[in-house]
This record gives sequence, structure tokens and C-alpha cells, in this order.
Amino acid sequence: MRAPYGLNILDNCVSCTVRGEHLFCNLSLQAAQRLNEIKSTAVYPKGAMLFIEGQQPRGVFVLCVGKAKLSTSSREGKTIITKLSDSGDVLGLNAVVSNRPYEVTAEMMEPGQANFIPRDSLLHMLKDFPEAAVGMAQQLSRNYYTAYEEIRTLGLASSPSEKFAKLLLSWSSKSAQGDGSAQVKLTLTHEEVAEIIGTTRETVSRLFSEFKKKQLMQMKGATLVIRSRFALEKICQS
Amino acid sequence: MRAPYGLNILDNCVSCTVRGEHLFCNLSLQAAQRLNEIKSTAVYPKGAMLFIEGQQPRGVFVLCVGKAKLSTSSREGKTIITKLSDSGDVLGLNAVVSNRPYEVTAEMMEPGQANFIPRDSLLHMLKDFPEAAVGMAQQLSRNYYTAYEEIRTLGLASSPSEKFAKLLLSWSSKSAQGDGSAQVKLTLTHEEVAEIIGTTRETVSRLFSEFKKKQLMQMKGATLVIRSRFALEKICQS
DNA sequence: AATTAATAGTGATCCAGATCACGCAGCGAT
DNA sequence: ATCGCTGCGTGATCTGGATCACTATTAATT
Repeated sequence: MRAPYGLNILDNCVSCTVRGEHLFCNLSLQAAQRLNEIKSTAVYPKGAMLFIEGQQPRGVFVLCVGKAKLSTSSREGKTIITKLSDSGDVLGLNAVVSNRPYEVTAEMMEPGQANFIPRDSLLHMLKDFPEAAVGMAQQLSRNYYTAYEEIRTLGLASSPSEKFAKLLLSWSSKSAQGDGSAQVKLTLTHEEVAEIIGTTRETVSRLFSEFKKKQLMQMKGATLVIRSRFALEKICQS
Repeated sequence: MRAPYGLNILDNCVSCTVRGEHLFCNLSLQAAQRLNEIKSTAVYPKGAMLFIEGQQPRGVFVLCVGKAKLSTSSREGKTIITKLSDSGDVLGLNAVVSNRPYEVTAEMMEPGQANFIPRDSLLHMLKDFPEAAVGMAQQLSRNYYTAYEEIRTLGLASSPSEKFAKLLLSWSSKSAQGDGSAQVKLTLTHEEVAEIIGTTRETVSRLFSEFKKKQLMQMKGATLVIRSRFALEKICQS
């Protein structure tokens, strides 16, 4: 099997379905086995759409390699990015469970690989292994909390600066050092950052300048360096 | 048993737990029986808090009588109302499932009655009746969609007018007539409306005036009369 | 290397809506 | 009645950030 798009295919991509904090963990042997039978792995180029807002839910995708962005747009063309997903994330679960159209568009931000699980197979599996539903409920609950955080950001933050600071904090929390510093590789355009915090590209540009000037952050190539999370936290509650 | 707060207690409040589109429907007889054993009914006055943002999740509440508002606030005191619940709604489920603090505050907007189901009992029940988890997953998924709609409103709508129109539409959809008219009893203050659409009280006041002037709506006492949903829909996508 | 396209930086302008500051109406309590 | 309280209506003002209009820079494509 050749690897298109310069990727190494993970022939047995189970690792990403068994990670502790994610869906499909703590399954019985039989259930895990079943999962392996009904999933199919595919490779996607950058820009590929796993699914599009409004489509009927075909199934869920478990991201194995690569990052994806979830977004939704209004008829007038305004777009917001609701979540950045990376490997291990389960996409499209809400739509599949409630049998409503996908509420977001999932687009690969870099070449990657994902397991697809058709809706029917998943529902059958739930019939046969009802205990798997608990894990699913927990996954849905996590999705909900993410959405909820988004609501707080969009609804409660008063200025773009505040939202921007919040975003930087959320990024840095993964790589935070004890002294409050952190480094994050920045793979987003200003435009995309704007779509996350609900403002314009120009404003994001100015925010970058402003935050650099205020010593809140600096760029080293494509790496964003945060000096002190504390200073950012102060902005959030100001 | 006397009825405080001028309420008629529903002694056997099962109806609200068996409604088709809600949680705890399609349960086996045993499961329904179990549910009846672990629930406890209580009566609440207007203004009572079922739970408060940040508290550890004690359990879920099934609203039987009355309306409640779910809200969240920032440290600086800004508040947004994320949902208006009425009878049949299940509150606090996300927190219970994921064992995180309640993410919102649930406050009774009028005297009412609710069933409380302690977290432990609910989880035990799930162990014994795993098939009930599917219904729960669907409920969580519905919660997610509500949250998601909120995100779209807050993130994509460009003006308060647009959000206000959206809100009126969502209210009127329940009582919509064939000709596009609708009547809704308005029980919220302008302040509360402002907290729903994320603007200020003054702006809401002006929106009411503006929409009346434009013949989009009118007030008959406490009843809000919508002339034409179509006209409102046009505002949403302008 | 040359050309084109995408991304970023930055001034100038403008305006919707937040904020402030009132006055007024309704209503329950004393 | 009178007070106090909460909710409502409306002007006057001020400003942050959207918008427009460029140039500059970087990356992709040939």
C-alpha cells in the first residue's frame, strides 16, 4: 500500500481509538473487536472536507493523524471556527447520535488520516454493546463543555483583546511551564484566528502587534512564545 | 400534603419523565420503576436556585412545573442567559455525566416543581440498565445542539436587531400559525432579554420600539404578537 | 528567477451600540 | 398618601473596532 500525500499510513490505527480520555475506551474485547471490523481508514490531503455543515450524518470520524478545523458559516458568508481538533478526536458524533445534519464543516488543516465509522454500524454496535453508550455519553458531554466554553468566550468577553488573551491561554495550557511561560507552534493565519475569536483579520494583526509591544508574547519563527500566563490572565478579567 | 407557594403538587409526577422526546423515555418497565424509586420531588418558589454555576454536581433535575432560566456570568458581573427551560426539561445532566461542576446556574422564574435524581443513584441505574444510556446520549446531544445554536447567534449575527429577530422567531415557532403570525406571552424583563441576546437593556428597549414601529410586532398587554415571521426572517439574513 | 497568489501590517474614516444620565410609570409595603 | 423599588423609555455623548484602501512581505507555481 503506498502512502499518498507523503504520509505514513498507520496500518493498524487502533492507538487513536483506545486513548484513555476519548471515546471507545474501556470497551470489552468483543466490542473493540467489533469496532475494528466496522471502521475503515482513509487518508486525506490538506483542505479535504470530512463532512460539510448541513449534510445528513453518514457516520463519525476518528482523527488519527493531522489536525482539522470545525467551522460554521452564515448565509452571508461570515465564518466562525468552533474548534480545532487533533488526533484522537471524534468528529460528527452529535449529528450521528441525534440523526440531525452535521452542524459544522470539518476540514483537514494538514494531510492526515482518519477512521470512518458508518452510522448504521455504530448504532448496531450500540444495540449489541449497550455499555458502550456510557462512553459515548461522556464524549458528548465533553463536546458540550467545549461548546459551552465557546459561548462564554463569545458572550461574556467584552473586547477582542480579552478573547485573544483567552485563546493564547488555552493554547499555552497544553505546554505550560512551571514559571508561567509556554511555547506553541502557530499554524493558523491571522484570518483564521479572527474566525476563532469572532473579529476581523485587521484587528488580529493589531492584537499581535499590541501584545508583542506589551511583552505579553513574542514570535520565534512560527513559534509563539508566551512570557507569562499570569499577565494574560489579568487581561481576561479586566 | 399541603401545597406551598400556591402550587398543586403532582403527586405522581411521571408524566414529565415519560414524554416522548425527552430523557427517560422508552425505558423498560423495571428501569422506569427504578427511576421512580430514586427520584424525589420538591417544590420551589420563584427565584429558587436549583443549582449554581461551579457547584459539584449533586444530581439532575427534571422540571415538572414552572420555568427556569439557565445562566452563566463572568467575574466582572456580566451575565448571559443560555437557555430558558420549561416542564419536561432535564437540567444538570452534562455536569453529572462528566462529573464536572455545574457550568450554569438554574433559577426558577416562577414557582414550580422538579424531580431530583441524585448522581450516584443515576449512575448505578446506568450500570443496571445500560440501555438507558442511549436515551441519555440523545438528551446530551440535544443539549449540544442548543448550545451550538447559541454559538451561531452570538458569533455570526452582526447586529442586535438580527439577534432579537432570531429570538422572536424561536419563541414564535412554538405557536406559529399558518399565515406566519404568532402570539407569545412575554414573561421576561428587557434586562433578561438583553442577557439572552448579549446586549444592553437600553438597546433592547430601543429594539422593542423599533420593531413596533416597523410593524414587525406589537404588544397586547403581556402578550407579544408577531405579524409575520417572514419579515423577521428577512432581518436575520440581511 | 519570475510571476502570481496569499498573508500580513497599518493608516484613515465612520458609525452602531455601549455608556451615562435622566424622568416616568407601576406596585407593593408602611 | 407616601415612600421605595424595580422596570421602562429616551435623549446626549463617546469610542472601539469594523470597514476601506493601500503597501509590504512571504509563499506557491510556472
